[in-house]
Amino acid sequence: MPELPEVETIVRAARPRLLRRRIGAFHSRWVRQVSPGEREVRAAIVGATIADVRRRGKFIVIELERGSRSAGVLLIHLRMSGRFEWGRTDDRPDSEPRHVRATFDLSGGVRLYFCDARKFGRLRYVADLKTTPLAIGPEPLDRSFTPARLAGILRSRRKLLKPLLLDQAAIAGLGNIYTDESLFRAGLHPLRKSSSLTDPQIAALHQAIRRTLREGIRHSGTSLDWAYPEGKMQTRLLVYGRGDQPCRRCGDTIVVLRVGQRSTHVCPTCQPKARRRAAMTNPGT
DNA sequence: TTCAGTGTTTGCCA
DNA sequence: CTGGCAAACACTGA
Ligand SMILES: [Zn+2]
Repeated sequence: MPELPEVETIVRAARPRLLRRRIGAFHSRWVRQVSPGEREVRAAIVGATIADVRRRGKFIVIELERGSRSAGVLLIHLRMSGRFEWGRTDDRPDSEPRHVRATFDLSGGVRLYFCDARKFGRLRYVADLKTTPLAIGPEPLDRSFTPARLAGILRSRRKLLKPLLLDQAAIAGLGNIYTDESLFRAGLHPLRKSSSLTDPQIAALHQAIRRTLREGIRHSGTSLDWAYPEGKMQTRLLVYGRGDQPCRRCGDTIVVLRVGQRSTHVCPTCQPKARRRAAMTNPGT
């Protein structure tokens, strides 16, 4: 479910509720998803204080400390259906939300529920991110993510455009929705070879990625169902989920392809696969 | 009732 | 290296 804008929205909401709170208890019967294991995680985090809550790619990063010394990091990945729910430490068991996979009891009587219907989510404790770095690419909204940086990424690999943009090791945070939306806004076909783009096309893609992600954040992400209810971006999507509907730019019919097992939404006119003879006026927003 | 499809990632194979 | 495919799992809608 959640991509960069949704995770960013979740982090912004969670941060003020978590910051400076002490972890009093941790429970999870979620064996496959908790690393290194419930007992180990509990021993590592109970008694620690939450010093920071931030996002890196699609990861939620919770920095812990004891006293003023770092006490490691909790990494949470929501995958397809993970979400946060909030309650109180005296909640009755029958009032808990559905699909609870882990609970954190915090000072002030606050309880954080990690819920995840499909159980793809991951919760990992690492003592030090420096020795256990996240193997993911640059943040697309960072200042350092320049068109030249994107050009380096696109040209250093020989992959199709969409699979490359989805590759978290190349760029962190794009998922199926925002990749399709970015490619449409850049006027680029998802099956183009990443190394075939011209400089102007790379510039258009760079701008499209950043504008699309920022727009997603501004509208609190995309909500398609119960898995992520708080977004408003779904009404502004130009191609994702709009198969057989008219393109909002040119009126042609949006088609749905299958690329790397993912549904892929394309306007055949705005995103020509082959180079067009007629010059296209930059279709980017 | 059955089954394809879902916003993610990893691992295996050719 | 690259792409394709299966799988991890629960739920929804046709
Ligand atoms: Zn179009």
